[in-house]
Order: sequence, then C-alpha cells, then structure tokens
Amino acid sequence: MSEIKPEISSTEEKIMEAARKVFLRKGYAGTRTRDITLEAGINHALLNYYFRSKQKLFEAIMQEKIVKFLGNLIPVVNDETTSLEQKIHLVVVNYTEMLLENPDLPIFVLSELQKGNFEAIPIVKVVKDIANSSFFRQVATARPDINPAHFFMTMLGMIIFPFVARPMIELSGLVSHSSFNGMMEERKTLITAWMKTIIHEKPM
Amino acid sequence: MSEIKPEISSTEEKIMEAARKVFLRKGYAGTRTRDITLEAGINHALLNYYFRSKQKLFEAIMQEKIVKFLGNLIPVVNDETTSLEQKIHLVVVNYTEMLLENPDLPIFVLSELQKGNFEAIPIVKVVKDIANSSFFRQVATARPDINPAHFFMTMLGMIIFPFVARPMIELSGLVSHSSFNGMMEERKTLITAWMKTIIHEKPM
DNA sequence: GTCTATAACCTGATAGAC
DNA sequence: GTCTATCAGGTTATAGAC
Repeated sequence: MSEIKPEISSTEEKIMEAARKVFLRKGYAGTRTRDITLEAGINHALLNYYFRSKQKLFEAIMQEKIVKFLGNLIPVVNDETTSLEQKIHLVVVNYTEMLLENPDLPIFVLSELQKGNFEAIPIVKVVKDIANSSFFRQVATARPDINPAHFFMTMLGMIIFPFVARPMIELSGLVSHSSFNGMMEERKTLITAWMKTIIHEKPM
Repeated sequence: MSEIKPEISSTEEKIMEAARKVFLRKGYAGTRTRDITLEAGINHALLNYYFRSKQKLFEAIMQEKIVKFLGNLIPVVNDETTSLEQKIHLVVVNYTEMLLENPDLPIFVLSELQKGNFEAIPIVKVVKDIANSSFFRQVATARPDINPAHFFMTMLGMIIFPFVARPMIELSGLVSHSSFNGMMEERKTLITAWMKTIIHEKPM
C-alpha cells in the first residue's frame, strides 16, 4: 500500500515552522523573508522555490492561524445536545486553554485582519457559522430583551482581552509575567460564573 | 503680550496629521515615509528636516496615542470623591465615547506595544497610576475574595474588545457596519449594569 | 524652510550552476 | 532540490542649491 498523500518535504516544513514563528511575532509588514530563512536555517532561494512569494507563504500561515483562532469554538457552539450553561463553561475553558498555548494569536489575527494583509473570504463561512449557532439561539431564548451578540462579544472580550493587552498589563505591575498564566486559570471559573449571572439576571 | 509658546509651523503640523492617519492604519512597519509626505502634500525631504527620522516621527505619534488610550481613565479612577458605582459608570461611558471617536486606537497601540516598535518607558508611570488608583482600592474593599485586576481586565475587555475585533464581527454578519456604533451605545448601559452585578454578587 | 537629486542600503525574487 | 550570485526596485536619509 503506497502513500497517497505525499510527504511534506522536511525543508518545506522547516520554512513553515519558521514562518509561523516570525510572522506571529512581527506581522506581515515587519517580517523580512531573510528573517524566516535564517530562522529556518535554510538557503534563501528555497523560500521562493517552495512558496513562490512572501505573500503566498503568509497566506498559508494565516489560513492556519484563523482555523486555530476560531475553529475550536464551532463544535461547542453548534452542539445541539448541550445546555447554554454547559456551552458557556466549555467555551471559556477550551478557549482559555487554547490561548495559554497561543498567547500571541489574537493580536496577530486581529491586527492583520484590520490591516487587510490577506484575503478575508476564507474566514467568512467560519464566522457566519458561529453567528447562526445553537449557542446564539439559546441566548436569544434566555434573554429576548438583548441582542445575543452583546453576550458573545462580552464573553470573548473577557477571555481574550487580557492576552491582547498583556504587555500593558505587565508594565502596570498589576500582573507579573510569572503570575499571568495562573491568573488566566483563575479566570476560567470567574468568567463562567459571571456569564451565567448576567444571562440569568432579571430583565430591567 | 507676546506669545510665549512658539506656533507650530503649519508644515510640521501637516506632517503630524498625515502621520497620525497613516501610522494608525498601517502600523509602523507597514508605513512608508512617502505615504506620509504624499498624504501631507509636502516635499519628502521635509519629513527628515522636521523629525530627523521615521522612527522619531513615529515615537511622537505613539506618545500622543498612548495618552489618548489611557489618559482619560486616570482622572476617573483616581477621583477620591466618587463611589465605585459612579466610577464604573463614568469609565464605561467616557471610554466608549472615546473609542467611538477613535475606533482604530486599541488595535494600533496594543499591536505596536506587542511588536516593541517604540520605547515603552513613558507609559509605565501612567499605567502604574491606574494600578494604584482609588478605583482599585474600592474594588478590593468590595470584593476582598478576588484580585481587583480581574474586574479591571473584565471591564476594559467588555468595552474594548468589540472595537479590536470589529472586522471579524462585521464579517460574521452579527453586527452590520452601519449598526456598529449604535450597538456600542447600547453597551454603555449593559456593561455598567453587568459590572455592578458581578461586583455585588455574593462570594461563592 | 523648501526643493531637486541622489546616495546608501535593504528587500523580494530569480537565473543558472551543481 | 539546493546553492551562489545578483538584479531590479523600493526605502530612508542627506547633500547642496535656492
């Protein structure tokens, strides 16, 4: 039985891995292709041999990063078998854990999206799936008086914001570099409880 | 009575104004000094005559933007005469209004800070003032069981996140471009109420 | 202060040997 | 597939005339 999917050449993977690291830290405009080939430890000409251009390589990385940024939300918010409370808990815990492993992801994705450095079409479907999910219907049922988008933005804001603002938070001395991750662990419980509270609060 | 403070030359102000616009949209690395001089309608050599380098001009703009990003928080969180509830309301309202006038400000400041494109020292004092403010002491008194930083990050996250994630939110169809500002107006009331609720919630 | 011209360098990309 | 060498164009910055 022969391999159907060809092995990705080790060189190609080395370039991808280096590109992930450098693009994530410096963004598209701030990255020099030489930074990537140096980081990858390969000859400069090979980048163009494998990916044709900086732009194409960036789009390959961006594709991956958007899937990572939004992908793990979809199975949770679309699950028709779980309650709203269960979904809140799962989103908060899963998303926080993903961010603890990829702390620079949100600022990268959101900033590149704002700058328009790539073709946004591939993410439209993903993001629309979330907007039409079971989660949104459950929120709308629980609180017909408030646009469900408010709760969703609030939940994601509570989860994501500390990661986006991390440099500023650490400069303030509010949270030290070494205690940041521990605080994010604490927030899993806090945010879950807060979201339940504000959703079940009696309409004014 | 003669002017003590010399007038800023019209050319210098034209360059600053163009730089504000271009840096904010494209970031430091994505900006070409020619974009700025073209936008300003002035000769290219004048940028270096007035500001010596792209880097120095950027630092002048960044200084302004950080003051705008954090400055209007300080008088509110440091006011010893207001209650915690009043401070929450004032922060939410004032900050939302500032963001409605400067929607690209957070992603710009936070992304440049993450990339380390400027000297961060000037903001340390500002950010420490907030961390040691009356607001923080009042939160600590109201909820000795939870690190006050959690409430602060939560409040700012609820306010700022929609602006940072705006491109993605609009792609999702959750909020249309034309209804975004209206939703942010709605959030003033919602966030104020939510913050009061979670602070006064009985400790578990 | 403002302009033209250009220096000095950097960057992405490719040609062509191996 | 990988390498060396190099090009073409872009970018910041400055010299020097007005």
